[in-house]
Amino acid sequence: MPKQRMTRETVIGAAFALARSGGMEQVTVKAIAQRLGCSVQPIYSYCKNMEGLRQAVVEETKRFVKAYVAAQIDAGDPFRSMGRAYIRLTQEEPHLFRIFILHKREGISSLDDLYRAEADGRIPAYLAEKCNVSAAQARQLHLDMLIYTIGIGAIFSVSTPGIPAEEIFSQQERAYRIFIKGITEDEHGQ
Amino acid sequence: MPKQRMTRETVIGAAFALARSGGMEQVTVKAIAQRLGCSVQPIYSYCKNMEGLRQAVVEETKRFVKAYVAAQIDAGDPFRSMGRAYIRLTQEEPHLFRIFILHKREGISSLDDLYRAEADGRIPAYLAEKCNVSAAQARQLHLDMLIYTIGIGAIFSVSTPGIPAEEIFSQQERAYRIFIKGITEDEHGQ
DNA sequence: CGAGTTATATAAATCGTTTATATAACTTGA
DNA sequence: TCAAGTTATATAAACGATTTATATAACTCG
Repeated sequence: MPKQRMTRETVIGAAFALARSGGMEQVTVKAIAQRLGCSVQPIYSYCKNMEGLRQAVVEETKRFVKAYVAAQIDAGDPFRSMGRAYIRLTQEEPHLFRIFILHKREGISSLDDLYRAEADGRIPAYLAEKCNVSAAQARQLHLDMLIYTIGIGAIFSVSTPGIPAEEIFSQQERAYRIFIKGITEDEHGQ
Repeated sequence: MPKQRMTRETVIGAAFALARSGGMEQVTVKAIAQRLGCSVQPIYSYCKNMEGLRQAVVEETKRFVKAYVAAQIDAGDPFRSMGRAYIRLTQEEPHLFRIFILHKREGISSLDDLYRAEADGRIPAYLAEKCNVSAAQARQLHLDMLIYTIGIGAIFSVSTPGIPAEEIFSQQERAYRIFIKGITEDEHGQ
């Protein structure tokens, strides 16, 4: 056989790069083959079809987002720094962000499932200590912030010419303060 | 000429129906032609190309969402009923909802632009009166609720097998209460 | 070193989009 | 009324992307 030049990683890497720079629409067999300087055959030997490959790009995107956010976590304030990381991601990687927020989430039948699937486990402990709330309240607070951040990120990622990141940050910061206050004072909630 | 059987409305209507039942991926010339029982030619005579047609479907979706939400507005509580309408929409029309939230929004350079583009003008007056807040605070409150609702709707629309609508409603209701409380008590915000 | 295997290329088949040409039915003006 | 022009549609061909079939080249193992 000819020397192996392609691997599953090479192929998915090229597909991911295309999605990153131009969205999932740019992920085509031909574009990948061109980028790799090969025929379409290696692509099909590492994935069943384009749908499978796009699914792999989604998985890669999830990993990317996770790593991107993790790298920006400030141990001193993981709660705020994580929220801000999502907003930065929206600005720096709008295509990946859109892929991320609208990817199919399997096995989610409750907000609790969603929380377990999406949230970083370190946050509730931090919040519980920092804001003097119960573990359950910290989870609730964290979930509210995730929802708000996804909402603002979704809007941000499709708005042109674009809202200044600073304006988004301050809106987010306002919401955080309100959520924190709401949680600590609201005896009826959760 | 043969009798005119197709119109721009017929074509876009068929495209919209396909998007509604299966998402934008289902909107293809062939599928539209098949659904209308005609060749592809009429489709191209009423739209320049598929991108234009898909854009028309997006516009139709925006109108649909607007009408859907408007029809469910309860004059007694427009704020909550609108929020709930979006959640119901997410559940009943997940494909349309996804098209709606990720459609390109042109000419948005601030949250204020966004607010003007998306929000129903009647809400702030209702909120200002009902909750005893200034017009600016009512706007802020409404914007927060829009963001939160888009966030929760985005998640809801891609989760399988799905989160019970009741759980989403109560989460939304909690957030509303917190936002209302936050706005009325927070002298520093806005 | 030859048989079998496998990574890749070439090319053909299929499907979606788009354009070109043909046909059918209407309008208009002589 | 009928020929010319126009237009709504159909047929079909061209193009591009996906997928499958076949061919070739280089490796492993006996």
